[in-house]
Amino acid sequence: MLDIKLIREKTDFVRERLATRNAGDEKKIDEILALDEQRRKILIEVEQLKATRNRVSKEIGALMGQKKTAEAEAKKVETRQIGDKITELDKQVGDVEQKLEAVLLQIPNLPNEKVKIGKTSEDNPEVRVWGQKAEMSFKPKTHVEITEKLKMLDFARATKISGSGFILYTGWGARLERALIQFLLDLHTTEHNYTEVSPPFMVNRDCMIGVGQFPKFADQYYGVQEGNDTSTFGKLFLIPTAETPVANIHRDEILKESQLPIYYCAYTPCFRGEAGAAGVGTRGMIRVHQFDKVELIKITVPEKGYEELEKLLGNAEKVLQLLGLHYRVVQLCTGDMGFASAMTYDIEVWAPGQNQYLEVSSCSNCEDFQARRMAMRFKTETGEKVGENKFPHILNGSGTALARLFVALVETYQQEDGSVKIPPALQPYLKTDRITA
RNA sequence: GGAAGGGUGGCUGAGUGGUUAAAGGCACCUGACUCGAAAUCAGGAGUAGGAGCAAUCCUACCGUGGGUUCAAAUCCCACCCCUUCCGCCA
Repeated sequence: MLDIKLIREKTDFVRERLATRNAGDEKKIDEILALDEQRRKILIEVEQLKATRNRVSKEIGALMGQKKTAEAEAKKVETRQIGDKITELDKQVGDVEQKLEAVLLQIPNLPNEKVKIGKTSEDNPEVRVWGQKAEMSFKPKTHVEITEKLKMLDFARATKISGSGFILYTGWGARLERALIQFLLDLHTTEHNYTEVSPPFMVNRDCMIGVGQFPKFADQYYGVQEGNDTSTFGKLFLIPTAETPVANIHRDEILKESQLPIYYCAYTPCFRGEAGAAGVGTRGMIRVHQFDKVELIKITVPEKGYEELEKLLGNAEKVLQLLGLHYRVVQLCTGDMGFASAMTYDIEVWAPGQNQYLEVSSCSNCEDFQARRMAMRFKTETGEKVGENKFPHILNGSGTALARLFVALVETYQQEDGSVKIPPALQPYLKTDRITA
């Protein structure tokens, strides 16, 4: 959520920044300003009336104490109509506030001024490249071919169980998935100083709103229902990412500045409707309705937000470096960034069988956009204004998504004989150096 | 699902219609005392919104939403959550 005061005071700046997203949101600013003005106008009137009523009520109380009943009754009559007016104006304020909030929740975050202005992923600048495409003396197979031969995945039966877009890991496939999760969590907790959490996989509406998934993208997620009780539908949602529960851990709290920065990492499955998305329904595990991911979340003072983003990105890159997987880092241009983000880096890993890069991580600084939505603040203990409540920066990054990492790993380390070598960093977890039929 | 009890500030805990933003205690901040600290004493300190250049003032907030009243933490209704016991259950 954008700061209404910022919209009020730096209207042109906000309009200009929103326009860089190329989504037309800047057109809603006039409506916001109009509602805001209307709200304040009514507020002034109703608050004056309330002040009067409070004053008179106290006078009545005093008169009653002195047994001056007649005078008290006269004042009662006088204030009775004020009450009716207050009720009416209160309702008006409520209506206007509701409208204002509804529009504000639909407005995306302002891209940071350092982010390149562009329209699509074509415009994303490449930040760096690590390693190189694996050289193979044979034509690389896709992960579908490799894993079916090694009985690591069973696509047909996954479909039987849940339909297309779901994965059934079997044997070494299941063990590899588990090994990767363990490897990632160990890396981030022991080497990168994150606190591991294991959150609920279903969250309420407030969490979805807090991180920016609701209300605008409500059609993208799975809602659940308790048994046959249809009235419970829409109270809980399957998490699309661990970011949803974990970023909301301190929702509605005022943290101490000395508690920051907070680093959390979490493994969870992620559930996505992927309604209308290309690639769902095709074989393989590039785009699916459920995948595993280890997520990194940081809460930090605003001054450190971008420094922490670079470190977070480095933590995610470390995963691919340790696994010896070639990747590149791109920064998303203004037109390609997610709703809540002010700056995003994507990490794309090379998958030889696909002959393309796959996005395995997206690292974003949402600045105070999410903190504002979830009323997460911290009290300053240093600086010019001690004791002031400020919104922290909230960052998130995949460290990393598992399904595509699995694809890249299997396709990169495939051997001509159909087996898959396991990189040294993962061997202690999988307890083998090679998967064979 | 059934029964009982309960949700008040950072924590604890009073308050059952009228100077109550809300006693007391703990924790916290500032000052005094001290070489320093502890103890003691004095004072301060909630969150959000609005008006104002500012000092400051006003409004709302005692789980949430309604209602009664001139006036609600306090009375009434609905809902949510927590605790304990019973039932069911991984």
